[in-house]
Amino acid sequence: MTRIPAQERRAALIGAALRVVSRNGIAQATTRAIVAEAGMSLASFHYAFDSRDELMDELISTVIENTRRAIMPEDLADGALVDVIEAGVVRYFEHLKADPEHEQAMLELTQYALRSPERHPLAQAQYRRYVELAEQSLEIAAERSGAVWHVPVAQVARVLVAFTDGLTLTWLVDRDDAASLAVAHAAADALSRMADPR
Amino acid sequence: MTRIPAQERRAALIGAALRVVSRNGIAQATTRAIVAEAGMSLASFHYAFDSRDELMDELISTVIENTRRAIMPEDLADGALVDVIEAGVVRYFEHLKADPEHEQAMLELTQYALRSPERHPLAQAQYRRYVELAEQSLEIAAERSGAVWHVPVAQVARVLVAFTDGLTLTWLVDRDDAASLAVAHAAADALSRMADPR
DNA sequence: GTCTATACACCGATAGAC
DNA sequence: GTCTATCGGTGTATAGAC
Repeated sequence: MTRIPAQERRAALIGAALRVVSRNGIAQATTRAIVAEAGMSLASFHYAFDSRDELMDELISTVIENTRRAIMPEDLADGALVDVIEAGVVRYFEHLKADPEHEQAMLELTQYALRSPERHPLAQAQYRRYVELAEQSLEIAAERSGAVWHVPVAQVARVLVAFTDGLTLTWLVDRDDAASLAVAHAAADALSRMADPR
Repeated sequence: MTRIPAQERRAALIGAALRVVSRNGIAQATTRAIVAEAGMSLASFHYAFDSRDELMDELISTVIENTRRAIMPEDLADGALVDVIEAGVVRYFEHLKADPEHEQAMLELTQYALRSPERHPLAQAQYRRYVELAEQSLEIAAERSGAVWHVPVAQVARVLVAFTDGLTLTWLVDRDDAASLAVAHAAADALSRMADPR
């Protein structure tokens, strides 16, 4: 009925798609379910996108772009490096608990991307972004606590991303908060040993 | 044509299903693809199983049962605890590299199970089994190196499973062997600090 | 028990009226 | 540009001959 610019329509559909994936899983994210979520007709979908595949690509790319909420947030506490890192990981854990479906959607989108050679690079870009954000946080953390990394920060960041992924996956399965805090503690311990106090 | 007991047929279909999921992903694991892989007709499927859902449940359960290849294999080296653990994680990593599609299939099956309330317990059982196997390995590792855990071994094992999951997921994305070895090293470092040398 | 043939729902995508 | 109606294809599941 109302005329909506194609760009807005694309954005609305991508938002709807992410909500559907979060709520019901990627298997249920059919074009029909997505347009229903967006309150559009099926034909409008194919006016905005050539195909469902094109939307999925766009969705993954958008999701990478919007990963501003870093592995560890901006405002880090002061203190010993190990404590700063642990606080950051715990902060991420709180974020995970606040919106588990979102992180589950991220995991599903990654797995989905890994299954086709054309999309695999999208997953790699997603993880490069994760590592980049982790790297920034770790540099700030070292600065705050007056420590110096004696391992390339990029490598430390890659380990942090791996540990964070593991925390996420295992918690999504067993929802064991105490166990995940132990993971956060162990992760911070291991990471902090890659730096020397100054 | 030939008469095959229902039980054998079920086993053959489950094996075929796992191969299809490994090779092409869970989204492609349709009943048609599975019976084609097993060399059966479509009707034979529904003679052996009431529904596709029933096969998926059975597949996940079977996969749990067959997780004998522990997170860390039986024959652990002697030496300092940290080295024994790292060797074990590296051994798992070699296993991952030898058959990445299998581990990818495990991850997809877990994610799939998480999406329905009835199947979530299956995923939890899968992870309890992982933790149990990790626990056994960690007990042996401590024994070999003459160390004593000062944290409940079950908790250490849960952390090991999380770290291993993270190593798996990140490696499947970027295939960065060096980075994954760094993850293995950091993981062993953190875990070994949960024990005291005797 | 095992097959071929088919029912029926839902998928992505498009035609054509407005 | 946006809709309703529909196409062709594929999904799970079943009927009925053998």
